[in-house]
Parts: sequence; structure tokens; C-alpha cells
Amino acid sequence: MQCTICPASDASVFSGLPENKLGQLEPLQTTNTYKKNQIIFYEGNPALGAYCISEGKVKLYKTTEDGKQRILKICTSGELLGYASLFSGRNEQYSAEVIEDSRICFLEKNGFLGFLRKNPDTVMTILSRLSKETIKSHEQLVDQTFKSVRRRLAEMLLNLEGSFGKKDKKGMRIELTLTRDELSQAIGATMETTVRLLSEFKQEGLVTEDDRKIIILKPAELAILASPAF
Amino acid sequence: MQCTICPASDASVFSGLPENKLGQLEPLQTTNTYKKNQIIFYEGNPALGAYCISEGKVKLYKTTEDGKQRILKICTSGELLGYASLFSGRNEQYSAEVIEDSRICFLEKNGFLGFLRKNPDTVMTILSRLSKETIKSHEQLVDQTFKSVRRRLAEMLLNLEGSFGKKDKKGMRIELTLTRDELSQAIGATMETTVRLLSEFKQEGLVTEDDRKIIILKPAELAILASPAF
DNA sequence: CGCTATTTTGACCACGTTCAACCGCTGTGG
DNA sequence: CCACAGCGGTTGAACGTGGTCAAAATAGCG
Repeated sequence: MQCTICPASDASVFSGLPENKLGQLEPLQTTNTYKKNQIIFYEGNPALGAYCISEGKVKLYKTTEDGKQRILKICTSGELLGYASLFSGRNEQYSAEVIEDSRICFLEKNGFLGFLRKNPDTVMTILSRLSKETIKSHEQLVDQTFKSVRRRLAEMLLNLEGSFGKKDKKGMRIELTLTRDELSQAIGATMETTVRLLSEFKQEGLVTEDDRKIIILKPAELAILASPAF
Repeated sequence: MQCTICPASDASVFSGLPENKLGQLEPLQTTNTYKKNQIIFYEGNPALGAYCISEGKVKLYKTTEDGKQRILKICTSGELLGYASLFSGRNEQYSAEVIEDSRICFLEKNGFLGFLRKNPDTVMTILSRLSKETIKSHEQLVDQTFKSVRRRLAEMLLNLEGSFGKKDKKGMRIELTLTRDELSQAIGATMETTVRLLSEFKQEGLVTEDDRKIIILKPAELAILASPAF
């Protein structure tokens, strides 16, 4: 895969780079394809480099000692994985698993760092991304501390709509197949409560499902559920 | 305050910079002193610059719509505040309140960014710090999701011991006066449960208190409480 | 078509919150 | 000097959200 013709180049941290700079990036990377359920790396692995998603979807999650998982983020084209561990000199801090067939470019640590040394603008872009990630993570922490599962679920559905929603005859269709387990791991609840709440939402006519994809029927009412009073 | 003689310079993101570079930093900053309970900035304020703690202690916290607070971090000499908002172009994402008389240097946004443009090493140091912060925040999220309050409290006490502990005739004394409210906000629980658990810990002889400071008597046993089984 | 994985439902229970009262200390004004 | 307000801390009782455990139903897949 050539970076210059990568469909994700607009959305990536390399967006805005002149063509010749993008060209310098190419020899540093190796492109791999992954099938659904493949693991890109595990939490605890040494950090070998960064991973740039050219196409596809990846879930990032942490696992507890007793095997429970918490999904931190679902990433898609243009997003960079595993860079915080790289810059902090730590091992990988989460596992990355492909949830939709993907093409992902690996940027080996030293080559990547060398490239960054010559491209301060890209460093600033990465700094901006990482900052947003920290901010997001802090928000998630507050949500997990104070908000009910019901509210976290409503918010998650609206978030997913924002990231993966496609207009559909019935409503906004979330183009992403998550198991109930994954959805519950993304909001920090058990599968059972998530299932119960989701069927409540269905009975209230807020959402429906089609081909294992959730469709948001009444975003405004969901937004009310996601608001302070609940 | 001159950066070249700042007691925090070793611990700061400017550590390792040659003296002349540090000198270039000085005209960019203004030093302020703050008394306990003073607010440095509020969540939602426009991000005007970064704040470098020369001396003292500061709590960073987020507030919910209904006034509840969650402490994200307690910062001390050498730590930089408010930089994630700066790099992401957002408003301040948390409030910063002084919990112990402090001397804090303000680095105005444009001057600071200009300095960084000429000091890529400092940028990489910041990148490393921010990465660690993100990692920490992800860990906190997982803890908040799965661990009991009892366990979070035990871990917090050990963390505080690590950051602020001083050897004492009785044990490790945490040199930090936190109210019960603040301690509970730092672990994401109510004051009542925190009080109850803390008095359990006292009855079990794990900790004691003296002059409003917690003293860890049996770190090993606390560490057991902080481990998976509990 | 049988078998496994995923989802759904039910019953029960506990952790932690909420609400309320009370204690002990400190500072303040009559 | 004492009364009392105010604040931080402590304790008790009741409640409810959400987790656990178990079993059934449904869907996916060889």
C-alpha cells in the first residue's frame, strides 16, 4: 500500500503532508491485512511501533486479572494505534483486535521516530490527537463514576451513531457489528444488564435492529435519556 | 522566579535543557503564588497557556452537571498543567485547585508554542508525559469499572504513599492533607463509604492518622487488599 | 440437522448510595 | 465566658442499581 494513495491519508496524522514527505514514509511501513477476530497486539507486548489503520475497524481493550475486558475505543481508518506506549517507553497498554477485515500499516519504532524528527508538524498533530484521547478518557472515567448504565448505554449508542451511523430508510444505522458482550464491555457493564436495557430501548421504540446492526429511531429521545436527569 | 534556579527544574519537562535554553524560557513565563483553596483555572475556561508547578500541590478535578466532583490527579513540583487542552485546541477540561500553598509559573500559549518549535526534545518529553497520563487514565477507567471501593481505596493509599510518603517513626506518613471528601472524590466513591472503609482499615491496624495525615502501618497487608482477590 | 455460540429472561443478592441524625472541634459575636 | 453556628467527620438504617448465577431460547454454522 502506498501512503500517497491511501484512502485514509486525509484522516490520518499524516494528513496535510506534501507528497514527497508521504513518499518518505512509504519505505518505513509494511502493510498487513487482517481478518475479523485477528489480534494485532496484546496488552503487555513490547511496543514495536505504531499501527496506522488504512481500512477497517479495530477495538482496543484492557483485560483484568480475572479475564474481564473493558473496551476503551473502537478505531477506524486514519487512526493510529499503539503510539502512547511508544512515546512513554512502556509495553503495549491495551490489546488491539480487528472487528472488521482491515488493512493496517505497521510503522517500525525507530524508522517512525526518525521520520518524526524530520516532521515536527506531524509531531504536533500526534500531540493533538493524544491530547484528545486523554480528554476522552477522563470523560469516560467521570461517566463510569457517576452515570447509570442506562445513561452510558444511551450515550454510547449516540456516539456510535456519530462515528459509524449511516442514514437508512428507518433511521440512523450503526454500521458496525458488535456482540452484546462487546457493547457491554464498551460501556463498562455486564452483558445481562446491557441486554435488558437494550430491549427496553427497543420496546420504547427508540432503537431497533436489523442484520445485527442497531438502528437509532429516535435520537432526540435517546439524547434525553443520556442527559443529566437520568 | 528564574527557571535556572527553580527547585522543580529537574523534575519538569524542561529537565536536561542547557542553561541558555532555560534562560530563553524565563521571559515567557510569569510566576504566581497561590494559597490553599485558590483556583488556578476552571473547567470550561479558555486555555490560555500551560502551568508549571515550581512548588506546592494542586488537585485536578472534573465536575458533573449536578456538582459532583471527581479528582483526576494530584500534582506537585515539576508537573505541567493544562497542556492537553492547549494542544487539542479545547477549553480547559478540568479545574485546578491549589491544596497546599504553591508557586506556579504560567507559560502563555503562543510564547510556549514558539519555544517548543525551537526545542523538539521538550516536545518529545511532553509527548512522553502525556502518553503516561493517558495510560494512567485508562487504568483508572478499568479500576472504576471492575474494582470494589475497598480495593480502590487500598490502591489509592499505596499510590499516595509512593508519591507523598515520608518515613516516620510509626510508618509511612502521607504528607498531604486531604479531606474525606477529597479522598472519596479521588477514588470515585461517596464520602460515607470512604469513611467506613477507612475506619475499617484503622481497626485492622493497617493505617492510622496523625495531625490529619494518614500513616500507612502495614503496606504489605494493604497491598493484599489491593490485589485481585478483593 | 445437530451442535455451539450468542442472546434473552428470571430470581436473587450485595455493594455502595442515599438520607438523616449526631459528634467534636474551632471560630465568632453577644 | 458561653452560646451557637459551621464545618468536617462518623454512624445508622433503608433502599436500589446493577451484578451474579442459572436456565431457556434463539441464532449461527459446519
